[in-house]
Amino acid sequence: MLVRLGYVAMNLNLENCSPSGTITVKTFSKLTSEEGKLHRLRKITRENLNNTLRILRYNKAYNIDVYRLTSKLVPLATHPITKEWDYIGDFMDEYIEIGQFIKDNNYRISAHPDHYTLINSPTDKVFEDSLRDLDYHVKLFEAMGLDDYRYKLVMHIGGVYKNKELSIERFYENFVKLPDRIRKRLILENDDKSYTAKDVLGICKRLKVPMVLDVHHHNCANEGENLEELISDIFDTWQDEYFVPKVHFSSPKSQKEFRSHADDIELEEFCEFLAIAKKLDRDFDVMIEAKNKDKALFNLSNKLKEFENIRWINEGHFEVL
DNA sequence: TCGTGTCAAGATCTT
DNA sequence: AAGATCTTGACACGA
Repeated sequence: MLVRLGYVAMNLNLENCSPSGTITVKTFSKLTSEEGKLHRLRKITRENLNNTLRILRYNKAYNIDVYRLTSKLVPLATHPITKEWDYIGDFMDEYIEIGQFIKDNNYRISAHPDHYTLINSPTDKVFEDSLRDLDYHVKLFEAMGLDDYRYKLVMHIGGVYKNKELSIERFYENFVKLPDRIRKRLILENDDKSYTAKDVLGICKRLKVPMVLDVHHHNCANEGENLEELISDIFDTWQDEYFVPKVHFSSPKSQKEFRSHADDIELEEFCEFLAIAKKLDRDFDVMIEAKNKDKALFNLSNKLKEFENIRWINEGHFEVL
C-alpha cells in the first residue's frame, strides 16, 4: 500500500515565499490612478505566481507530489472592483510555465475554494458569487493547461439552512445546473459541523463524484458510524479516476479546541488511520492540513521512518507493509 | 520595526 | 433584528 503525502499552499521552509499576497479593498480603493491600481494587482500576482513555482520546485527536490494551490493566487480576482482586469491574459506565460512543470512531474495538484463558496445557498446572489469563485479557480487551471480529469477542486456541501434534507436537494439541483467545465472539476468533502462523511458519501454516490475523506472532520461530526464501515465505499467513489483516493488529515489543536488544526500531526492517530486503510490495502494520498504545513509533513514523515512495517521511500512516499 | 486590529466573502449562534 | 463568532494568513496602521 503506497501512500503519498502532500501539504497546503504555504511553505515554511522557504523565506519570503508567500503565494497568497493580497491587498485590501480599502487600500485598493484609495489608489487614485487606474494605472497604479493595475500595477499593484499585477505586482502582487507576479510575486504569487513566482512563489508558487518556487514552492513546486522545492517540492520536486523533496519528492512531494501532492500539493494544494492557494485560492489567493490572484488578489481580489472575484471582487467586482477588479472586473475590468484580465488576470488570465496578463500572466499567460506564467500560468503555462507552472502548468507545464506540474504536468512534466505528474504532480497531483488541487485547489479548495473557501467556505464562502456555497452552491446550495437559497440566496441567488450567494449562488452567483459562488459560481464566480468556482469559475475563477477553473480559469486558473485552464490557463495552466491542467485537464479536468486529473486536476480537481475540493468543495464542501454548504449550509444546512435549518433543513438538511431540503438543502441537500438544493445541492443536487444547483450542482447539475453548473456549467460542464466547472462541474467536472468538483469533488466533495465532509465538513466538521454539518455534512458528515456518511452524508457526503451518499451525495457522491448519487452524483458519481469522488469523495475526499477528511478524517479529522469525521471525528468532529458523525452520528456514531465508524470509518471502518465507510472507508471502502468512500474509496470506491474513486474507481474510475486517474488518481488514487485522497484523504485529508489533521490533528485537533486540543481537547477544548477540538475542531481547530494543531501545529503537527499526532503520530498515533495517523498510524491508527493507516491500520484502518491497510485492511483495504489500496494506495492513497494524504493531504496534511497542519499549521506547520511542509514542516509538519517532514516531522511526520521522519517519525514514520522508525516503523518496521513501513518502508520509507522518501519524504513524500512510503509503503505500508 | 513591531504588535495588533482588521480584512471580500456567509452561516450560525447568541443576545 | 442586530451583533458576535467561526477561521485564517496577511495586510495596514499606529505606537
